[in-house]
Amino acid sequence: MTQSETVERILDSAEVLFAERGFAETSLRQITGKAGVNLAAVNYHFGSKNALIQAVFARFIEPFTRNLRESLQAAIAKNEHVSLDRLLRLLATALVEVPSRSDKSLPVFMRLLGLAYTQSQGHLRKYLEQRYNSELRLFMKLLRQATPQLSSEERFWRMQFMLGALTFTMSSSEALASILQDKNGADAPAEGIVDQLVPFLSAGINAPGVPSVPLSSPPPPLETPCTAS
Amino acid sequence: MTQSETVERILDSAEVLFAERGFAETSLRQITGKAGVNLAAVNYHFGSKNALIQAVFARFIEPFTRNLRESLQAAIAKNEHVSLDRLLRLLATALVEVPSRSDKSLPVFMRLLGLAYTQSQGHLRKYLEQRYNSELRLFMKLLRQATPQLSSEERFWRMQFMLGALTFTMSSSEALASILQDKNGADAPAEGIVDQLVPFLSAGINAPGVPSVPLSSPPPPLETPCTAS
DNA sequence: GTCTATAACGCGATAGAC
DNA sequence: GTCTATCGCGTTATAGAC
Repeated sequence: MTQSETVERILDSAEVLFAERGFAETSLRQITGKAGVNLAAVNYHFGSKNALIQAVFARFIEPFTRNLRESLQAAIAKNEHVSLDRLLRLLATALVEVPSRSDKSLPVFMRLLGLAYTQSQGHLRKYLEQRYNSELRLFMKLLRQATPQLSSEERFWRMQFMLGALTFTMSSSEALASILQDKNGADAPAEGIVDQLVPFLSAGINAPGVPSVPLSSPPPPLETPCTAS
Repeated sequence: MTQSETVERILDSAEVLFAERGFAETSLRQITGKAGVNLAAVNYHFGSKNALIQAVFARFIEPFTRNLRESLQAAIAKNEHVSLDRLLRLLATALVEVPSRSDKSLPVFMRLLGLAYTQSQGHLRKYLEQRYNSELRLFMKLLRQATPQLSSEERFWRMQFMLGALTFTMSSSEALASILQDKNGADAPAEGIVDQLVPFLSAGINAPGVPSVPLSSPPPPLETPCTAS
C-alpha cells in the first residue's frame, strides 16, 4: 500500500465516522480499523488526532473556496447584477459541487464550521476569517449590493441566521433525512436540502425590517451614514 | 453542605462546562472540580453522566415548555386565529421569560439544544421529543394552521432551518454581540436578537415554495402511493 | 514505511470506610 | 450522605522490531 493510499483511506474513513458519531466519540482505533490500516498510521501521517480533523476539514474547504471565488469573480467580470437569489445559488453550488468521495463530506464540513463559530473561544473562526478573507469580502460585497435596503446591522444578523440554518441543517442532515424517510419515504440528498434552503433564506434575508425600534437605539435617522465599520 | 446545595452546584457547573466544550469533551472530574464537590457525587445524585446531561436540560426546559403550553392553550381557548408572526412571538416569549439564574442561561440552553441535535446524541433527542411530545404537537398544530399553503415536507424543513438559526445565533450571542459592539457600540441582549429573528423567520417560513421539481423525483403523479421506498 | 507491543494517562463507575 | 481509594477499560501516542 503506497503512502498516499494510506493517507486517503484514513481521511475517507475518518470523514464518515466523524459524521456518524462526532469527533470526540470517534476513536483512532475505529478510524484505522475501518480504513484497514495500522493503528499507528494516523499519528505517523498526521501527527495527532486534532491534526487529522483539520486535514479532513481542509480537504473540503479548499475546493469550496476555489469554486466560490471563481464563480463570484466570473459574475463580477460579466458586470451582471447578481440578485440575492442568484448569489445564494452560487454559494450553494460552490458547496455542492466540491468533488467529494462520499456523501458525508458536506455534513462533516458543516459540523466543523458550526463548531468553529459556536465554540466560546473563536480561535477557529478567526483563523478561517483570516485565511479566507478575500472570498469573504467578495461575497459580502455582492450581498451588500443585492440587499441595499438593509441596514448593516440587519444584514449582519441575517447572515448569522443564514449560517445557523445552513450549518445546523446540513450537519444533521443524516438524522433529519432518516426522520423524513420514516414519514414519506423520500430521500434528502444535499441538493434537495439546498433547494429547500434557498427560497427560505432568500425570503428571510429580504424580509421587511423590524417595524418600530431597531434595537436599543431611538428611531433611526433617515440618512444612515452606513459607516458601521 | 446540604444535598440540594450539592445537586444545584453540580447542575450549575455542568451547564457552563457542557456549553463551553460539549458533552463528551467535559469529564465528571472537571464538573465536580468546578463545583467543589466530590467526584462520586454525580453518580450518587444522578446515577450516570447521561442522566446528568438530561437533568441539566430538564431544569431549563421544564419552565419553558410550561410557558409555551400555557400561552398556546390560552390562544386556542380564545379561539383566535394565530398568525405565523404571533406564533413565533409566543415561542420567543416563552423562551425569554424562563426565570434564569444568570443572563447566560438562555445562550447555554440554546447551545445545549444545538449540541443535542448536532452532536449525535441520539439519546437526548429522543428523550426530548418523547418527553415534550404534547407541547411539540400543539405547536405543530398551530404552525400547520398558520401555514396552510406549505406541503408537510416544506414545513418540516423550514422548522429545521428555524431551529438552526435560533440555536446557532442565540448560543453564540455573546461572541456575536461583542463583534457587533466593535462595529457600532450597540448591545445585543436576547430580546434584541429575537426582534431581529422573528421577521426573518416569518418571511422565510412563509416564502413561496421551490418552483419546479420538489426534490429528486420527476413531476409527481397526483395520487402518490407514498411507497417510494 | 509499516507493523506490534505497550507506555502513560484519563475516563466513568463503584465498593466500602466514615 | 459524603468521601477515599481503586477497579477496569478505552484512549492517544510512541518506541522499537521488521
